[in-house]
Amino acid sequence: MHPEAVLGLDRLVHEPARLLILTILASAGEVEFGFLEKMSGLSKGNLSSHMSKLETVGLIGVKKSFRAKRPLTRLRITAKGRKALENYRQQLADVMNALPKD
Amino acid sequence: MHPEAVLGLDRLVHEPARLLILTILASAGEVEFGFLEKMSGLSKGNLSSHMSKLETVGLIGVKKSFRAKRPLTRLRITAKGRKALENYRQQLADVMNALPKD
DNA sequence: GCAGACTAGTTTGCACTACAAACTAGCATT
DNA sequence: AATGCTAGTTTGTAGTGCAAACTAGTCTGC
Repeated sequence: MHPEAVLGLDRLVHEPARLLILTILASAGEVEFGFLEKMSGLSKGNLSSHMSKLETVGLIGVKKSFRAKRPLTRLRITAKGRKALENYRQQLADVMNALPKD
Repeated sequence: MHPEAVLGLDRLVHEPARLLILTILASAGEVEFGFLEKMSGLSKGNLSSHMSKLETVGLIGVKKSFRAKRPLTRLRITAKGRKALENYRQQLADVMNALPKD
């Protein structure tokens, strides 16, 4: 058993809400806040704070503008975000292997 | 995309320290506290509190006794724990599938 | 033209959590 | 008897996830 395979999981990505956000962004290019809100099923508040966190650590980029005089927030995954996600996927695969076989 | 596949992850098992404990117990039958401490690399305090939590929800069983006049704590996974772990493994497999392909 | 409802998010407050440092209780050694 | 060791437990703290409440501005009905 290799504890570090499990304990080394990137907590930033491990959080389900953030994993979901990153996964959607990874496959969707650029996305609007409202779209992501519906897509993810997360509340606005929850989405907003995870968005901030992901932006702060540079895994996503956020661009604010206006459309029809209303605020519009667009999100996209960064290269760093893609790497973090891929790395997490690999970590997860390792964990799966360590788990008792079916 | 199915948010519930990700958001529905069992947080009790999702926590890396607890996933590690359950995984070790699943493959090891019965185990002593000290063994698990070394095996997992967790601090005594951390291990103790996760142990309590897992016991409280019935995923593991804990038996306290004495050996050579010293306290001895033995842990084993319960049937419920095995089910939870297997269920989590399945959830994780679904998540892996939802993740962007390599 | 302004009261009220709507839009698009952000901030705040709270309940919970993970973790290690500090503690406990008994045993062994000197 | 004082010190240290063993085997854990409790406590304190910093951090987290979440939705309710809030903000800032826009639109609608009257």
